[in-house]
Formats: sequence, structure tokens, C-alpha cells
Amino acid sequence: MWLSIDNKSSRPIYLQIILQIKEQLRRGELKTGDELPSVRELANSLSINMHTVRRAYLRLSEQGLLSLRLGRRATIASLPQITNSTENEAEISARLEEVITDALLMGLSSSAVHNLLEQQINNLENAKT
Amino acid sequence: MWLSIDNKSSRPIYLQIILQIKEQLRRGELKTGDELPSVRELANSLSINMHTVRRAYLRLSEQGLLSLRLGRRATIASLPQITNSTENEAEISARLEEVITDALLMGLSSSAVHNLLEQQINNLENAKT
DNA sequence: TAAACTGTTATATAATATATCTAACAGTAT
DNA sequence: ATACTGTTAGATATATTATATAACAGTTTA
Repeated sequence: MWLSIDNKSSRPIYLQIILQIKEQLRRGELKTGDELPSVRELANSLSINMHTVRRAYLRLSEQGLLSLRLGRRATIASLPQITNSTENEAEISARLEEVITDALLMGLSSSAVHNLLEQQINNLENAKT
Repeated sequence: MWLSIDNKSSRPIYLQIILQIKEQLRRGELKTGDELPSVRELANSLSINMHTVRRAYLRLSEQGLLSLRLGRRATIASLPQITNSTENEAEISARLEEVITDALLMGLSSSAVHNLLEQQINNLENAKT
């Protein structure tokens, strides 16, 4: 389990932690049942506060990705079954649209954006499970 | 020029404004040289504060999308030429990855995400200019 | 030219989010 | 029992977001 935080980033520390744990989940580096470092351990190794790590863990548990139990370390929850709810699709679609809009307004060509999308599609196909 | 704000949203008002103006730019509903409502006008019609609108306009001008001149209304700037800087591509790529990761962890199937991406690609192709 | 509009700057206040620190409490593992 | 877990409770500090009021500077228009 490896994490790093960027103090120069405008992104809050707890969000940086969440992002990296999610990435490790997607890549299969973390699997259901795996134990995370204790909040004190991780806080110590990152030179940040216990409660900042805890906030990250809390948010992840609210999203159903972590299981938190008193006295025990946090463990990776059983990942959600594949459920293509319209609600979820709509949210993702909206977020995709935002990124693409920014890309075009930043001066990226349609074809460049097209390529980036294709590239991510390939990353998907070559992923685990 | 039409805007709406959602008070129940956790997204700051000024960001909601920015987002909607960008969308209108992408769809070609706003073009270079077009005048935006004055900060006081827009604030009034949305029942929000002048400075909240101003913050939105400021951020947009910092991104080179708006031209602000003392005494005059804000106008849409000449949109950036197509410049596929590696820096920009890297940022967009990172944001795309985040969205896709969330999609998968939310339980969307790879194929569903694939479809959403294809759909956005099509929206691109059918866009203006 | 005067009045009415622009953006801009300056202060102040308030609520919320983020991060830290210290301390205690409750459950689990050794 | 001891030492580890998460949890809850305070307090403090800083940054962000939003509001409000007022004045100033440049532009438009009547």
C-alpha cells in the first residue's frame, strides 16, 4: 500500500488519498477483504493528521468501498455488483461532458479529444478482471 | 443568455455559472464578441450577489475565455487556436481517468462506460464549427 | 455635459470546508 | 493486561464561498 500527497496541489489532502485508493482498487492492487493501514499509521507515514486520513476512509465507506468496524482496521468492501442504474450513468455522462467541454475550450482539437477517449477505452479493455 | 442555479447543489454558485457559460460556448450559443449580462444584471436576475457573478467572470477571463474591460460589459474572447499542448492533454487525460475509475467503482460495466464514451464522441462530431 | 450605466476596489461579516491538535472512550487483538 | 484498533469530543487556524455596503473609475447614452 503506497500513497503520496502533494502539498502544492489545490486538492484537499483527504481527496488525494481517496483518489489514490480508488485507482488502486480499479487496477486490482487492492481487493475485497484487504486491510488498509490504520488511520494513525497512515497519518504518521504521510506526516499528516489522523483525522485527515479518517475523513478519507469515512467518505470511502459512505461510497460503499470500505468497511469500517470499531477496533479493527478498515478493509476493502465487496465491490458493487454490476448495476447500470440510469442515475449513475447520468452522473458519469455529465462529468464526461464537463471534461470534454474544457478540453475543447482549452484548444484541444476534436480529433485530439477523440484520441484521448479512445486511449482510455483501451486502458479499460486491458484492465483486470 | 440563460442561466440557472441550483441551491441544493454542493457546487459553489460561481462554478455553476462558469460551467453553464462554457457549455454555451461549446455549443456555439455564445460566440466571440458576444456581450454577457453585466454583473449586476445577472446577479439580480439570479437573486445572488454581484461579487459571486464577478468571481465567475474573473475565473473565465483568467482562462482566456472572457474579455473584461473597465466600464464595458464582459465579452466573449477570441477562442484559443487549436494547440494540442502535451500539458493540456495530460490534464484532460488525468481527469478522464478519474471519471472512468469512479464509473467502474460505481458498478457500471466496462461496456456501459465504453458506450458512454462513444456517445460523447458522437456528440463531439455533431458539434458546431 | 449630466445621468446612468459599466467594471473595479475596499471593508466587513458569516457560514462552510479543510486541517491540525489533544484527549478521552470503546472495541479488538496479542 | 497491554497495545493496538476506530470513534467521539472539544478547540483552534486557515481558506473558500457568499453576502452586503460603499465608493471609485471608465463608458455609454440621453
